[in-house]
Amino acid sequence: MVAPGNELVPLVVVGERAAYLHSGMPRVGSARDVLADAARLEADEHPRWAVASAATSLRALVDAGVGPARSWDLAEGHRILHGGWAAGPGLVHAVLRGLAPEGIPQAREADLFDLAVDPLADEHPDDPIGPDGYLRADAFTPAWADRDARLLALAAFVGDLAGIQRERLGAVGARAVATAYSESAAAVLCLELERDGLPIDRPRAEALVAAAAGARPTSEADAARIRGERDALVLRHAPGRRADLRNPAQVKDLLAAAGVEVATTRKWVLEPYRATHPIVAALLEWRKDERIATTYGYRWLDEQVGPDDRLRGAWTASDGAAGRMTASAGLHNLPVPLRPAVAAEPGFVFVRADLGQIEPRVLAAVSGDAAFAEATLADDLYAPVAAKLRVERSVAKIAVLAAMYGQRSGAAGEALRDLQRAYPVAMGLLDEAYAAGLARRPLRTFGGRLIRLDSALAPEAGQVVGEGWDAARGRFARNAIIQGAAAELFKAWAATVRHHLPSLGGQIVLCLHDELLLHVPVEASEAVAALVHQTLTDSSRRWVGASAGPPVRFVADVSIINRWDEAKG
DNA sequence: CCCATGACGAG
DNA sequence: AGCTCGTCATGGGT
Repeated sequence: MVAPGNELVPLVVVGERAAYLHSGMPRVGSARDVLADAARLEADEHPRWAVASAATSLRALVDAGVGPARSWDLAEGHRILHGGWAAGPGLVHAVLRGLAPEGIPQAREADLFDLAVDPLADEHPDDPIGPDGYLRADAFTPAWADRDARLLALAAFVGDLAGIQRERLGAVGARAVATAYSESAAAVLCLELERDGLPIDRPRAEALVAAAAGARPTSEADAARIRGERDALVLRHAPGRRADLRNPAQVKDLLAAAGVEVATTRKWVLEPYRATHPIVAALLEWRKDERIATTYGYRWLDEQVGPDDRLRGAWTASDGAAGRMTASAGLHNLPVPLRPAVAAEPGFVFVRADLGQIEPRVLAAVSGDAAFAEATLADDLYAPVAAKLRVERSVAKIAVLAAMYGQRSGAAGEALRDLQRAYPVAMGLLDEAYAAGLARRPLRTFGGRLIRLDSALAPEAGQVVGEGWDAARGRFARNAIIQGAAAELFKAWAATVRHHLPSLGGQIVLCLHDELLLHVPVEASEAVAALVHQTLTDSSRRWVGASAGPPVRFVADVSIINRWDEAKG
C-alpha cells in the first residue's frame, strides 16, 4: 500500500467528458464540471495527478491557468523505462503487462463510425481491455468513452498502470522515480510554454528581418526581384557566369571556376577560403541572409507570432535519443542577429540563466571521478584540468570536449592520452559507453532513461555492416549518456524553478538545453535571480545524491536584461 | 506526391 | 570534426 502522501490521483479527459479518482472516490461528468473540481483539489491538496500524457489530459487545466504542481505522466515514464518515442496508453499497457507490442490492435477508420454490433459488448460492455488482453484501440476516443462507467474504467486503468510503472522504475533505481517526477513536470511545463509563448518586439523583428532579407515583398514578382538583387551580390564576383546559388552542385562548379576546389560547399569547408577569393565571403554572407529570408522571414513572423506578440511553437519534454526538450517554430535555433527582437514587456524584465560548462560537470557527477569532481569546484572547470595536464586552457577544453563527443582526429590527440591518465574513472565511463554502442547493448543514463542501441543508428537489415556505422553508434552512445543526463538535470532544475516562480509573478518563457529565460515583473527580478541560483544548488544536490560520490558543483550565469541579446555570451 | 540529401540555425 | 535537434530548398524517385 502506497503511503497517503504518495497517492496517485488518476485523471482522464476524453472529448467533452472527464473523470478522476481521489482516495477511491469517483468524480465523473462533463469536462467543464470535473475540471473545475480538479482545479479546487489542486489548490487544496496539490495531489500527484496520474495521466496518460500531459498533452491529452492536462492541457485544459493548464489553459485555465491551473498548472498542476505534481503529476505522473505515463508517456514520460514509458520513455524513461523503455526508450524511444512512441508511448501511447495501448503500448504502455502492453509493455507493463508483458504483452507483445506487435499484437496491439490498430485503430481503423471504420471504428469511429462502425455501427455493427460488437459481439463482446454484452459481456464486459465498459471494460477498455479487450478479451485479447490489449487496450481497445478506441478506448480513449469520445465514441467509446461516452458514458460515466467507461470514463471511470479508464481512470482506474491509468491509475493501475501508473502504480505499476512507478514500481518498475523504482526497481531501476530511486533516481529513476525522481526522474519520472521531474520529466512529468517538464511535460506540463511544455504545455505552459505553448500557452504563454515568447514575448516578441514585432517592429524590431520586422526591422531585423528587413536588414537581412530586404523590405517585405509586395508581390511574387517583387520577391523575385529582391532575391535577384541578393544573388547579384555574389554573382558579380563571377562575371559572365550563371549559377543557381540554391543548388549546391552549381555552387561547387561556380567556386571551381574561381579557383576554389572543394569537396562540399559546407560552411566550415569554405571558411578557410574566405581570403582566397572574394566570392567565398560573399557566398557565406549570402547564405546568412538567405537563411533569414527563407526560414526566419516575414512568413515565419506572420505564422508563428500571435496577435499578442508572443512566438509560439510545439514543445516536447523528452524527444530524441537522449531525451532533450525540443521546440518547433525556430524557438531553439533563432539566429543570433534576430535575438534583440526577443524583448520583455513593459514592467517586466528577463532573468536569463545559463548553466556553465554543464556537460563536463555532468560527466564528473555521473562517473563519480573524484579528481574530475574536484575540478568542478572551480568557476572555470578547464583551469584546474589544464593545470593538471600542464597544457594551455584551450587545449584542455578541446581535449575534454573531444572525449565527450568521440572526436578522433585533430589537435586533441596528445592531450586525450594525458586526460586518460589524469581522470581514468571519467574516461573509463565514456569508453564503456562507446563499447556498449559497438555491441548494440542498451545503456541507461544517470537518471535511468534507457538509451536503445539496437535500433538507433543501426544499418538497415541486410546492409553490410561497416566500421563507419559501428563507430558512429559508439560515438552516439558516448555522447548520449552525457547529453541525456544533462537534459535530466536541466529539467529537474527547470521543474523546481517552475514550482516557485508563480508566487513571484514570473513565467518560464524559454528552455534551451542549458538556458532558462524567465519573464518576471521588474520588482521581482532580484528575488528571481536569487531563486535561480538557490534552486540549482538544491536540485543538483538532490539529483547527484548525497551517497553517490564526491560533491560536484554546478554553476549558473544569471543576468537581468530587457532583450535576449543583452546578456554576456 | 513522398523522401533523401545538403545546407544552416541553435545548444 | 566528433553529438543532438528543427527547417527549408532541391532533385530524384515514385
